[in-house]
Amino acid sequence: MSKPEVTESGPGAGPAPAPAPDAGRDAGRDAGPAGRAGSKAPEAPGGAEEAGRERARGRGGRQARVTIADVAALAGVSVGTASKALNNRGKLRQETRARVADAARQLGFRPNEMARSLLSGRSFTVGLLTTDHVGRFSLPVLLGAEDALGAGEISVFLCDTRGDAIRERHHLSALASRRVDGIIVTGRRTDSRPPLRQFLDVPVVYAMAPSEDPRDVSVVPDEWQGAREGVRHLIAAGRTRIAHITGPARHHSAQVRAAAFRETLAEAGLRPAGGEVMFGEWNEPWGRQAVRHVLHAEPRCDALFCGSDQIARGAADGLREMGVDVPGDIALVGFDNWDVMSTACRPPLTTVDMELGELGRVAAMSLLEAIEGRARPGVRRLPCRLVIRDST
Amino acid sequence: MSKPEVTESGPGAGPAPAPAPDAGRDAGRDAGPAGRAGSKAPEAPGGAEEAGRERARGRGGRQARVTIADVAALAGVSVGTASKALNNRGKLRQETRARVADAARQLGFRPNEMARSLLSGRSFTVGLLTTDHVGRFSLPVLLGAEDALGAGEISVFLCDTRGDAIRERHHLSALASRRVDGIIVTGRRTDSRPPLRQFLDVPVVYAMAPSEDPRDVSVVPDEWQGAREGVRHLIAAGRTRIAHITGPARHHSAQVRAAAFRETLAEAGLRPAGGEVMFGEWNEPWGRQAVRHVLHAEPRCDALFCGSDQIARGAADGLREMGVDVPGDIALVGFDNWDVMSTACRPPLTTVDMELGELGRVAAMSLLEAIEGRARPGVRRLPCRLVIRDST
DNA sequence: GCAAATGAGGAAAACGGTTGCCTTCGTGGT
DNA sequence: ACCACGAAGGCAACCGTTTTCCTCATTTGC
Repeated sequence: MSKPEVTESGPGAGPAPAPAPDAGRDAGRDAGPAGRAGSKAPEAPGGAEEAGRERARGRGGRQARVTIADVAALAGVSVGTASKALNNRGKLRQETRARVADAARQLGFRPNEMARSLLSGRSFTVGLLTTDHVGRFSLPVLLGAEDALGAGEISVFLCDTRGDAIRERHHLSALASRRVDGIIVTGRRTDSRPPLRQFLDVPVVYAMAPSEDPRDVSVVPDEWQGAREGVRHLIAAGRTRIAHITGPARHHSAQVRAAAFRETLAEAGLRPAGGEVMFGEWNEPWGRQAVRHVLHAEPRCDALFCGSDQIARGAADGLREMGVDVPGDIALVGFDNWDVMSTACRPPLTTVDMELGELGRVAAMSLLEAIEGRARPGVRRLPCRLVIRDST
Repeated sequence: MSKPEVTESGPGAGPAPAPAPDAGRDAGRDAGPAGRAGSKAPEAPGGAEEAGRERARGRGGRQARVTIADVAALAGVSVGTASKALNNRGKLRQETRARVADAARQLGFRPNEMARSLLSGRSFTVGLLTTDHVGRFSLPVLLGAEDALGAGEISVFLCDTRGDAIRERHHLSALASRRVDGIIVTGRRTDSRPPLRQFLDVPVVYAMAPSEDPRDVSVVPDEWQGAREGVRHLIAAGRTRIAHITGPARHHSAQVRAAAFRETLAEAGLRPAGGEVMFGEWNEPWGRQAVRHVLHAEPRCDALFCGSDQIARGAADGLREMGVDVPGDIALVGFDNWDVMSTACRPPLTTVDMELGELGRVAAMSLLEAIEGRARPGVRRLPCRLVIRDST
């Protein structure tokens, strides 16, 4: 398991402002600009927040947690009463509530969420399952969901399957055992995926990659609308010979964006420059390569709509090297608003943002609805947003 | 909360191979290359796995979960016996164990993890807390940790604080309520950070960003060794006039790497080309800009050691545009092995990989040790690995 | 033939909370 | 003096599982 050979350094080898015996190395290592040295905090007193905590730690590393019984004892009431006091339930004197609250604060009491889940039947927990692996697209969705759920006092189990079916079963099994209230499934592509069904009987929401079963709840970016906005933006800028360079034809995203591209052009009475959409890869080399083909097939081309920011960046590099000015000669629109590409591009890219964080949030809300029994099945498409920068 | 205006589409608007009434749009939308149509699965029978599940779902969306009592009843034994049978404990006839196992399988029984946690005092759950926000550096660490923990039947709570102290307290409070067995703290930078202490009394392991308190357990990449390997590689290739372009001097990473750079050169009797290390930003424009300064200060410079792949890529672009050949005239080494930069760079970058996934795994292992009371405090440095590509 | 050992399984306590019901007490009305 | 009633808080059941202790019944040993 622990195959790597590691270099160790005990507590003694920590930040030591004085030159250590094996000087060179450690001196260089921790040469921070501002010397935050080892003896910075003079054994900080910790203050009042440590009060009443002494009983909380037993011997042997396993600490005795403080329970409501402890609180009740300290307040001089029964556990039932303590519970009512803490939850503002039942009929209690105000003075009693205060006494219990005091005791709880003094002991640093936090109710055991598992115990109350046992009773309530709800765990206030959901699973975030990402097929493929957590990547550029699924991550913002996960974070958006985590944010929305966290605000509702719901904790989130992270499950990365890495596209492995075994791992997926394993995670689903674990989630079932933990009695999650629901599951959000996400992936890196927008192709629809087979539903989970087989395992659980908890609500499931599919984000990004919709379920093949239309009775499931899915939330996806409206790539069609996004692509449309990008193309319209080019048309509005007066461009008339527009080409489309995009990813592999087998990808749903490439197909949808291409279809939107064609239709939007047709509506304006235009035809794709270079004849047809150019399917290829989602990377920069393809962008660089494709741009040559396009200019060869249609030298008067005045705009490129690219299926991704990586392609667009490759295209921008290719154009620059060919001496073509962006946006002077050719305007450029990308897709994804992946900052690393779109802002590092020269010039910075106008691009379509799928608002994946918002997507995650909406998925989370939908899951909450479903958990409350108010699921509205179907595919919900969230609008994309055009971000205008210097390439158009 | 739900501010975005969304476009909806009910179940009816799902994949429809026949041209829908509002043809244009939907036709384009779901025009997948291979028509996975709506009526693909003929109400798939679901097979035996659904057997005995009928009792599992009550009315009103809240399903009655199957408990060990159900299993016991079906097997004709007491719950205690059922438990023993399922856990291979106690003295039971083989036939009885089999009967119980059968019943469990038939009902699709999975023990309620919360109930057993209540008893065992361990939740088999840990928190993954990321300060700053989940990004390029913290993500691989998180995933590595999740992987290692998942193998040990431990589930992981994802907590993103976004650098917000309020959110951090909130998450820590939630983790405490859920009685996690431990916490892994990670961040995007390698500067040391104040310890959590104040809140919990569970083991904590700091990954990537070490705790300021040397009595804590921290796991970090050995940037010093990594930088050394990168520089040595250049020296071994016969380069003698090597410059170092890196990020802001206030970053620990920049300082450590620069110190390693200087020392490694000195050991070989060399001096930094251009006189001093060039501190700047972690981005491409800085790489492009710095490379001009370097060549101005030291025209005979024959190698660049860059503090990040982004800087290196900027440098590569700058050099190409100046007509300098890489690696012919100048060799280039980056840092991070961030594929998007290092493989898209022209030429592909030789770079230092911090093996963050492994870092996460080791952090997870260390946490497990700590949970078992065998914590070994101090900072543990894991080796980086030099990845050789075409830029050297 | 009887005690002891063993095998198989049941009953109940425990984990940490919540909640419905009950008891006790004090007060006011008649 | 008696009844009713409301306030305050205790008691115990319950959630789902594990584990300890206990009870039978059947062997085994002598």
